[in-house]
Amino acid sequence: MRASVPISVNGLKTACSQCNLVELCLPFGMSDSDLDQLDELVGARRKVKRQQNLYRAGDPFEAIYAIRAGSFKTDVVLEDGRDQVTGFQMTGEILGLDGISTGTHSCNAVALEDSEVCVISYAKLEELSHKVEGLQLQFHKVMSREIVRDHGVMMLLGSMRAEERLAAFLLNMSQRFTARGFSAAEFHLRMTREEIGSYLGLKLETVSRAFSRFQEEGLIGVQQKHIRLLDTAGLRKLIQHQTAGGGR
Amino acid sequence: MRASVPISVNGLKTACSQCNLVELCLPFGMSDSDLDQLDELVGARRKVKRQQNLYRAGDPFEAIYAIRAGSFKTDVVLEDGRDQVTGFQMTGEILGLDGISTGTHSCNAVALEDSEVCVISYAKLEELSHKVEGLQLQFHKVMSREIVRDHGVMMLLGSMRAEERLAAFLLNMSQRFTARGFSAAEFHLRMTREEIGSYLGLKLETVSRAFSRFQEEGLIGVQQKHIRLLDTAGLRKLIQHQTAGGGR
DNA sequence: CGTATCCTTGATTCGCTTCAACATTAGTGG
DNA sequence: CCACTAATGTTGAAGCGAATCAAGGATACG
Repeated sequence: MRASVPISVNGLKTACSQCNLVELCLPFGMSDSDLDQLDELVGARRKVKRQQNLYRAGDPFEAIYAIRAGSFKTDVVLEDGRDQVTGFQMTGEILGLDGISTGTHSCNAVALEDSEVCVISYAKLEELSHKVEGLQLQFHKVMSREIVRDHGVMMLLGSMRAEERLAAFLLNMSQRFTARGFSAAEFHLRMTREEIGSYLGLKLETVSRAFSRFQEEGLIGVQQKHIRLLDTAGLRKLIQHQTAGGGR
Repeated sequence: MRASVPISVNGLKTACSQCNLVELCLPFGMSDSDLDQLDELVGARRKVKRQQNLYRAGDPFEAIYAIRAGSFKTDVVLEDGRDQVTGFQMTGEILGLDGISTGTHSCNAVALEDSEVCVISYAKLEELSHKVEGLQLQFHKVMSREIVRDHGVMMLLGSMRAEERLAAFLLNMSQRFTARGFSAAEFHLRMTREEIGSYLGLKLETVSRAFSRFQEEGLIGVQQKHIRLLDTAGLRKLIQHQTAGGGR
């Protein structure tokens, strides 16, 4: 089957069918023959250096991006200069979905380390979605997952206290590192305390204090950006077990 | 063109092509011939009484819903009972997108008043999206818009103070009422102070106090759920002009 | 090796929550 | 129609958690 489809496999081109991130990325759940077609879709790769923007709010929307290597943050900026980190993205995750709505990106995407993305032309994606069975569904799932994730962040920002937020953040990071084959208990954060704080709706000092407190209590080990989770059950309990029994 | 397509226009069935909400809803931007096809998609209407659930977290995902009349809230619930309103939806807006991701709804949708929705089978939507040019794009835009909206709420919850949040909420409601042909300056809120508070990450008392304060300052008139915006410019300034010059 | 960035910790302030009492409205049944 | 009750909204006083202000220390980077 696959051999019968004559695709020029350019060594420089990204091949989804060859990519080891397939299970985390857009192609997940697609058949082999679908995957071959997908290879056509993903045009170029693009390297983004640390601190550089992949795109900015206001940029015309042309493509979405799959992270091949590295990590990013996205943030929105208010007119008065206040900004809010809306998410941290890791390998296999999709960036740029915000642009579809108006044809213009509504947030900034900044690399947290030297990174590389696959550029997926949205026009081509639209076209291919009409043809390829599994692609449309998977793309919808990716968008829906983003919506569900955002709801989780709203819950976090709206109903949790500082230490609960940080615990939830750490458990989430751990889970995502695990999904990528890294240790669940030990990892390196690529973002600063200030960025974590912005994401969690806290000041950087509060984040720092919460880290220190977790360490005192033996829940985690902290050495700057290097984190060891020593008691994940304890962290989990911290989230559920708020002040005193019952609702908010 | 339209006459050549033999569609049985059942009086009881919803016809998107006839619906006066088209401009706010999924069919927006589609051609007349596309619209005729869409009429097939929208199966039944469903009435939902005040306080009743359209769906609950955990329900299997089968359809998305377009609000024909009335309004809803969506909320997510934590294991310990804390809950967070993630949004308020009005006529023409789409509910249920959260379910695509896992095939199971991740939040509750509750009618704020006696309401009616158009039930759109997701399986059929997927199928029709392959065929109908404009439908896929419009659906993607609806999902993307939801993501952008969620980012706005994150900004609100993460970086704004109580009165800024309420001002932003009121201006947003005003704008949405306007888009539906209602007065921009005078409207009736369907949700309680507690629900507003949950959405804005505040306690109901704080919401009530902020309402009172706005009234004292002549920004709005409040009579329970009936709101009059007297100084929208003032409300807008309140959002941008935080404590003292410069970013956070 | 020097400098800018990032992180930690303490003292104080401030905004929101909590607790509490009361007012108002809406809904119910006699 | 009105009395009764539950739900919702308002307002005050006190407490608490996170922000702010401030200083010093560790780390990464050129």
